[in-house]
Amino acid sequence: MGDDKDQDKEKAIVMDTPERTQIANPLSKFEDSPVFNYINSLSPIKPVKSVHFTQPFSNISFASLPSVFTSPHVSTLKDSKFLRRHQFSDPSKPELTSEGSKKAETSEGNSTAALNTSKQHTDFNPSNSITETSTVPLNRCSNLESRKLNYEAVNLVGPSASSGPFINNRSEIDGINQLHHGKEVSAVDWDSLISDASELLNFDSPSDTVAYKGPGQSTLDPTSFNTSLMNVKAQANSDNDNPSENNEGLKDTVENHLMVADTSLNDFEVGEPVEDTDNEGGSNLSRGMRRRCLVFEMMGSRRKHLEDVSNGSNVNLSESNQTVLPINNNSLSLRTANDSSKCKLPGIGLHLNSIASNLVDHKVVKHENLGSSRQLIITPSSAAYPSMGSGQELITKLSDAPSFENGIEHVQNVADDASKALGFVGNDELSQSQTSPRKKRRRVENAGEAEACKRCNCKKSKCLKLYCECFAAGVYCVEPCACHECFNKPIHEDTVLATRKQIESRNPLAFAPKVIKTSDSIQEDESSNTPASARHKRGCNCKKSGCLKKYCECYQGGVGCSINCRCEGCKNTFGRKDGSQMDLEVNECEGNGNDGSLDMVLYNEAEQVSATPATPSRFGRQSIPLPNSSKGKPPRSFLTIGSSSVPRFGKLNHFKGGMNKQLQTVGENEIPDILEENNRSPISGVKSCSPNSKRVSPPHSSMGQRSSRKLILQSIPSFPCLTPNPKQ
DNA sequence: GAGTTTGAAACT
DNA sequence: CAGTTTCAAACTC
Repeated sequence: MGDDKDQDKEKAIVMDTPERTQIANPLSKFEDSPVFNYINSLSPIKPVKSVHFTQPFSNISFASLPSVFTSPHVSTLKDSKFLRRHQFSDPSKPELTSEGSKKAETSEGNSTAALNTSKQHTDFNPSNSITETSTVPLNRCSNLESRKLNYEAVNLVGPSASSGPFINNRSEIDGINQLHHGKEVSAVDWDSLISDASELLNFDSPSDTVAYKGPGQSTLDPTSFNTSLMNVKAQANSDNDNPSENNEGLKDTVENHLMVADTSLNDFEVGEPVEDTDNEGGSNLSRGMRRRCLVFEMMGSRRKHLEDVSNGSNVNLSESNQTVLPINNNSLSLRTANDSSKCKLPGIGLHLNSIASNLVDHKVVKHENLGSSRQLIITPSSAAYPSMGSGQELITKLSDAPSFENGIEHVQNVADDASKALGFVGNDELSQSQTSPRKKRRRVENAGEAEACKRCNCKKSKCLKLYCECFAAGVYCVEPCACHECFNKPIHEDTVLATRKQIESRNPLAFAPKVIKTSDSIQEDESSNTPASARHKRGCNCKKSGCLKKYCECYQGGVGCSINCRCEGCKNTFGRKDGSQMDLEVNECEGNGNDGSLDMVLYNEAEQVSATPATPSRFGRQSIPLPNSSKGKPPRSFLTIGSSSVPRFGKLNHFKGGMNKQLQTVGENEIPDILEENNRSPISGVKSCSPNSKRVSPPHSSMGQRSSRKLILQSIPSFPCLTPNPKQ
């Protein structure tokens, strides 16, 4: 028996963790011993000598990994690729050339992998945190905070550490890599495997990536991230050479990883050299966001991405879109992680918040001037809004400017514009100073976006009811608001939160985006400019407006009516309940359309359920002449759109080029946490996928086709992103 | 800007 | 769940 134990020990030593490598040396001493030989003979596993150790090991690890982590992993790998950029940025690493970048990736992975044990811990942590956030339905705040904390931590590490530890690790890794070219090869294979797997899953598809919904995202992200880490680990294992790395090293690497992701993300997002703002902005954002947005708004972050993406796509900002795209596709995992970390909270968010977060993503300006203390988030538009560039500057300047309102409006306008891709209004508006709330409002609306800055005129509700647009949007009232006895201010945060909670208890979806994007929205938009893709969550109940006025929430949101609507005499130009309307819209609207109905239902459910955070997007489209444009206030949806869009990034990316027309009308709010959870549900998955499905499936104009596509979606299981766009 | 209309939100 | 009231936005003049 004792022998057995010893043998086991020996085996354990051999098999084990990286730490074992250190032990390896001692083992080598015994290798020649008869006992050792005996043990070896007994054990299926062959003792590896220090030198060989790595590769065989790596092989093994690789073999095991794929099955489990493939899907996520793919994203990860890609993400890692994105990391390259970061690497390049590192001056310290001259070694990393373009080729080096690849190595760097692996190296990163290795470094991280090296600390498998520690990694696992770390790996799980992110996922856990995320999961928790996503899971926790009601505790948005807590979630946000937690996320923020995480994020901040990451940031902290990132910036400072990014260059430092990361590079160091890399250099080590690189060295290792060089030593083990064979490994690289294996790594490549691994990639291919992963890619294949991803393809199977549809993860990779460029377009697809995004389909992912918020909820899914949250989960996915973590998962993917984990996977990536795992992969890295695998590589690391192969590379075991670096036993030297310890847990700390892993952590660093992990952090670096995250950081890199962030950076890469930022870079991508920003299209332009964002400069410092990104980093600082990111952290600030989270903070600012928090304040500005009622705590509950966690959604913002994701939305931001989505919005950015959506906006970008819609806007014409192909680049911006691209920036986003990468995120979707590859960076998904990382990004999500980042996002979540950054600010992104799952938030469901307040529209404004979400928008701000999305847009800004990086710049949040606090305007304390405002009594409200609302922080304006200025998006660096850059990424998302090319045209915005000037706008941004203006905005920034504005922030300093005495009149906060103007600044806000501009910002909002900018955002709207960007999102809408409509004309760039910001500047003009800047010059304009609005006095009366209504005027302001109109202006804003005209600008295309009021969403960013909602203004209310409440007199009796104290801005603590859904009657109040600001409150409903999850935003604090600001000066421009003409409300009386307003409690929707940071000062009354407790009250606001309590009220919000109360309302949510009554209706968990109360703050969820009203307009949800249908699965197909994007494609439809692209193809036809239809608003159809998005739908109103609950549907309208119009009796006299014929759904042709903004009284109609559907119309206001730029979406067609759906079967959920109880409207009478619906003439919604975006799509009728009957579905008769525009073909485009028909898709979604088709109240009648069996298929359409299905979609709607599914969509609604998903949204409701998941509402938020992840929600992919609900893109609404502005494509059609939104009523908003004319009048102004674009439906909240716009804002929402941005935010919600996140999941869709992938799509957006795809769309970028062509999407200008389309604006995302997507859900305003992010979906509440609850929704997120729901998102996880197959349905949600479907939603997210829908975009993909579009791509996958051939375009269908006819109902039947739709139906088929929809069916497909349903059939698509839970993987949120995996499913191909139904619409296509 | 005042007044009306409208439909969502809230209440019963 | 349905009916009613309240509310504030949307709209009209």
